[in-house]
Amino acid sequence: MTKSSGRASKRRTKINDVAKRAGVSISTVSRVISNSTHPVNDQTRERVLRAAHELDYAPSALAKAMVTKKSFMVGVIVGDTMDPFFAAIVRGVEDVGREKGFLVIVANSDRKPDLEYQYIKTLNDYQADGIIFAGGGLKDEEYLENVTKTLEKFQNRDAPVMTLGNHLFPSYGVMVDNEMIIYDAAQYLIKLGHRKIGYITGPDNITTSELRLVGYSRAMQEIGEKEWIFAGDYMYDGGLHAAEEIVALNEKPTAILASNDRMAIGCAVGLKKLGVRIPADISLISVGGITSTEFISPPITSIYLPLYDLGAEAMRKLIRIREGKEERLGKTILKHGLVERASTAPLNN
Amino acid sequence: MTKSSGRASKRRTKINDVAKRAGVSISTVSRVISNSTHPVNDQTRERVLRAAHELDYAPSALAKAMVTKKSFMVGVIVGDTMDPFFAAIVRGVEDVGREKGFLVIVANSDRKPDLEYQYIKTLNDYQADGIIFAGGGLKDEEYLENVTKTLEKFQNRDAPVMTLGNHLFPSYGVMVDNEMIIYDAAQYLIKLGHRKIGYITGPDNITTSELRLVGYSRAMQEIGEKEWIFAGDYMYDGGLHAAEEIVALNEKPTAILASNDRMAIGCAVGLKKLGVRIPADISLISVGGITSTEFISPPITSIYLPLYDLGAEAMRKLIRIREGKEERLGKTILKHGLVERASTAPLNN
DNA sequence: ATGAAAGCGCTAACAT
DNA sequence: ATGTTAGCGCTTTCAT
Repeated sequence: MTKSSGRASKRRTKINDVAKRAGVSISTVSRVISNSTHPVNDQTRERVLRAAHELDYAPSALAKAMVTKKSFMVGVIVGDTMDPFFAAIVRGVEDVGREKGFLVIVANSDRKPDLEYQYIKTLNDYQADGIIFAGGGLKDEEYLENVTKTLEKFQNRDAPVMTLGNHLFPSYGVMVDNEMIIYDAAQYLIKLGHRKIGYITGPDNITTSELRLVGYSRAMQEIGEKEWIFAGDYMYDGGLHAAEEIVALNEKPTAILASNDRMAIGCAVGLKKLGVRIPADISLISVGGITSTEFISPPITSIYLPLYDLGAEAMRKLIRIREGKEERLGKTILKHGLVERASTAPLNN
Repeated sequence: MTKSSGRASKRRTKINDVAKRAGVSISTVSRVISNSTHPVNDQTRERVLRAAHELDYAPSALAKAMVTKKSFMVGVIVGDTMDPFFAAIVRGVEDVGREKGFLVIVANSDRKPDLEYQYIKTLNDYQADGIIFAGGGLKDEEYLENVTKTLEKFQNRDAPVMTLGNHLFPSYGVMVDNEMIIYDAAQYLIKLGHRKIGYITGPDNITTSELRLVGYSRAMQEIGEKEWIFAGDYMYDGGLHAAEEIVALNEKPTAILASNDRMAIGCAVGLKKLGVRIPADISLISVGGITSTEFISPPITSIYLPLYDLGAEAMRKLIRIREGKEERLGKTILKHGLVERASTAPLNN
């Protein structure tokens, strides 16, 4: 076997080296390096610190994790980091993670059950101190069975399972009120005088889509108006297709409610391309909170979701739970808001 | 000491449990589980596999990493995951990482030297199998000294240090030709008849900014035109401010070259707000490859950078090097391209 | 206040 | 083909 590369040679400094140099036992070194509460003479402490510094000692986090059973790693499962929606969440997780000394591992699942399951297992193998599921829950049965089983191992290790959406396995949650979000968006359009409101759904394999649809249905029922549904996928193309469908209609909705930002953008681009003026001909409102809705023209009116905070709060809660400071399997609900921009206008006819 | 949470109790299945159940030694279990080349009787293998399955055995990646000295974790240092520029890179890294069995740890540095240094140390503590620096290099002196020292430990562990920009410490690289990128963008404008071309720079603590500026300077020199520089920061606001500066000028450039997408977007929004028509009054070209330049109106002409591929290729190369299949400390250069959209037009006067 | 020694869960020689 | 054993680098009783 050819050695992979010859240049490497210097041995990593380990606790024993420091101990020797400081003329103490490794236990003492361990105590001062890891800030143990165990008493250590100030002089000794000094000597150890100096030796450690001179040898440029960096304790192995792996060895430490192994014995303490705390890896200080957490995994966050997202659909796609390139989706600004998830990017904001990940950033929130990462910021508080770093502050508290946690490493965050990003797992892109593309919403595929088996990929996601694979990742969950791997994170368990690494004894991740917790796992955060961003986005809505998958409904695939086999997935649920497998995942639920693996997540029990997390529980057994006191590694909290956090969800930011409604998942179908036991978990702690930090979330927004998915039904109200859409309901509020619809209400906003209704207050502007719209009644013929189209709705672009999310993909139907995700729990969030269901809940959001309920919000829309409720709003429509209240005004006694029929539902006007366009099947979406939370992607740019879904919005684009909806736009094409809409334009092909004889009787058109006067307002469109897209259940996420990406589809709203796709829809806006599609409508404009097909000669529909926003909001003169059709009003458009989205749900999300990613910045690009702001730069497009017209800037899109949105229900703002606190994405960054969702991630940050999930991470904080995870840590609290892991430290035994919070026992309830409760769901924390974060508030959403409305950002009025130029894509919506009162109905005028 | 109060136990943090009482519910947990089930012990994790370990290799020894499987060995007992299968009636073999732990070495044999190890051999079949880790797919060792060491011969194992098919019958025995079967028994082990069955036992492992029955006990739902999941080997500790931590223990394995410790003894093999391969953690199968890599860190990727980015300015900000929320920046689509970095998001694309991270996705590239992650996709090939997953395929090859690597976990990727995302570190947001916000381009701050001490944050970045902190992360590098931590990644070393975890014995990351490699580290990828996305984005341009920092020039801070103290940072460089510290980082260079820590990165030597990566070398000593045969953990490749990869950079996607021009960094000031030894590393393997996958990058674009920063000078040519800008030069090509300028050439495009020049071919459209523009001569009075403004340039929005990147922040001056980053190596990439320098290189890009050289590309601009060279293009201007070739046509004997004076440089017209607006100080930027690679952020939306930088572009916005540049727009304000430009509008306040008596004699205005006829075209603007923004050294990244975000600033181009900021600039476009700013110019439009101040009544400047793009491209009728001023042409605008950007450098990057993030999708939002496509949705804004007018869609922005850009030099396209292969961001995803930069990440993917860096990860591939990292693995190759780690396996000893590639020794050269060479830089791989990936090609850029031009995407013509609606923000540029021939000069007409 | 310090040290010795027993693990944490695994792999990799080295026997047999 | 299988088993024994010595680590990997640390923390943590349990002595002293």
